[in-house]
Amino acid sequence: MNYTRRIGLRCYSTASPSTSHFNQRITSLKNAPGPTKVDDALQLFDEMLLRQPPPSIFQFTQLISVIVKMKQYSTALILFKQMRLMGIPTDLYVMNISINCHCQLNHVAYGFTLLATIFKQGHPPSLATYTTLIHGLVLADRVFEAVELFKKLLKDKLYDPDQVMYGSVINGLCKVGHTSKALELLRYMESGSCKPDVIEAAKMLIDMEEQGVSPSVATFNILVNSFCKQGSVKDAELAVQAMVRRGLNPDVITYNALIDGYCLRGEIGDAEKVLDGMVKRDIVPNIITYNSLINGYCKKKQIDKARHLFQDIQDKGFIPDVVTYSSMLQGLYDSGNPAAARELFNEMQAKGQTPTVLTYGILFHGMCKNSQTTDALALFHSLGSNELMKDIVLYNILIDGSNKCGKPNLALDLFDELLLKGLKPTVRTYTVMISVYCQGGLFGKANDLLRKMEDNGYLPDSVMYNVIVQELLKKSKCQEAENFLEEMINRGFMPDSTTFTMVLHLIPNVGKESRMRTIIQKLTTVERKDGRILNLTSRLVP
DNA sequence: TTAGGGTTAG
Repeated sequence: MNYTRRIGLRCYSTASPSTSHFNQRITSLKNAPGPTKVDDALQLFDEMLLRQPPPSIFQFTQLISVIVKMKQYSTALILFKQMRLMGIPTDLYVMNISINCHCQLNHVAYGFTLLATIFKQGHPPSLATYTTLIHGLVLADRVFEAVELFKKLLKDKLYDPDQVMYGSVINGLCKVGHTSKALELLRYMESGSCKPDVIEAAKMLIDMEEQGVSPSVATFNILVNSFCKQGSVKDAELAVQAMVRRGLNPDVITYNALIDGYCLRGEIGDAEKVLDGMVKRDIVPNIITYNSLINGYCKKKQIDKARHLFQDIQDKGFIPDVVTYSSMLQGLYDSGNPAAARELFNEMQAKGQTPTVLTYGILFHGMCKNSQTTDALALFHSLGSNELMKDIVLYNILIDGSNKCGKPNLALDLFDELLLKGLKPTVRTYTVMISVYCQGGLFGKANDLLRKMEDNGYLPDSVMYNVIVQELLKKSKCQEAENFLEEMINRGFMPDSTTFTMVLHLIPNVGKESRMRTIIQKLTTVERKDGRILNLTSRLVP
């Protein structure tokens, strides 16, 4: 009996020829760069599935992880299903990876269904299960629920959150702009979450020794990125200093965040300095680093510098991706070179980079701005049944372009077309259409559309109000303009500088009654802390 | 080291 068991164990733990064969192929797949990677993985999966006895669940999971890393989430889920159908058992790893795939596909609900399955099978979920779900909720813009789930886990004290879970929650808080709450959580995390309720002398010593969970580079990167996105690169630099003080080394993602932050502010010189700094510290820039810089140059109208860098990185062996090309396209159109842009667009396709909706958005916008609206429309319609034809943003761009080039009828046609396709107009769509109607003097139609929009559950935003007021003022419809102006202010929107200037010109000299003046005065009058009333436009409005 | 968090373009 003992002997048999020992033999059995031995057979099991020694790798069979086929096992090591699969191990080798999985390892080489992991490091393979090639475009056939997914196909090769699928081929290997089929072979493994047919092998008798089947390879271990460990090998299957390893292989499917390769697919997941390539963001082929639906494929990964299909493979798991095939495994189940072939009777290969499922474990918590498989469940967690599946939950992650559902979350990445924006199906958090399925993720929670799998959580229920884990419970039903009688196994406790792991910390990773919950982290995945929290991250899924954040991805689905359900940050409030993510935070609630996190709080519940803290309260139940079944798990001690780790770096990764804290990171996910901090990421969620940053995403909705609650950077200060995120910082608070970071400090809480460092202080150590579990405070003792009862003190003894010995335990107190242990507690004093006890550290909280230390934030990792990834956690700091979330904060660095968040500060950069909201424009405060100085705070981001402080966060970097804080991470260095804790002995963490900024990585390429940290530097990329800073570079992008400076580029967004148009401070290219500082971005270049960061690049120099990272190279000096032996951190190798990647395509994302260069994309930010190219985008920065384009935004600053330094198209020559952008072109130079574009060429330079290719000489270094980098392959421009769809983001690189899109930025370059934008730069070329903005610098009034539609011919070069079009050439580059053809080049990117020839080199196997597939344009995305964003690329087409840049392309169509650029074409419209360079008096090629008809060409843009032709290209758009040549996309045929492509999914991109169903993107409302592209319609918004093309409708706006048609209107601006003096072809309101094309704009109307496009609007009908998108409704026929069952696409849902956005506030932006309505805004453009309302300005089409207003410019044509069709204020009744504009009003109808506005009402229809509100019936559909959308409220006008600041842009829409400004457009309406400006159009009304252009057509000397002062009474209506005043109504809308009052409404927008009551809803907490401010007139933009164009609207403001137009309104100021219409205010009569002192002495004459003016509703417009009353509105503007109310808007620009603030009560100071000492109770004094201050009018911000006292020099402009008599 | 078979699972979970961080980077780029309208």
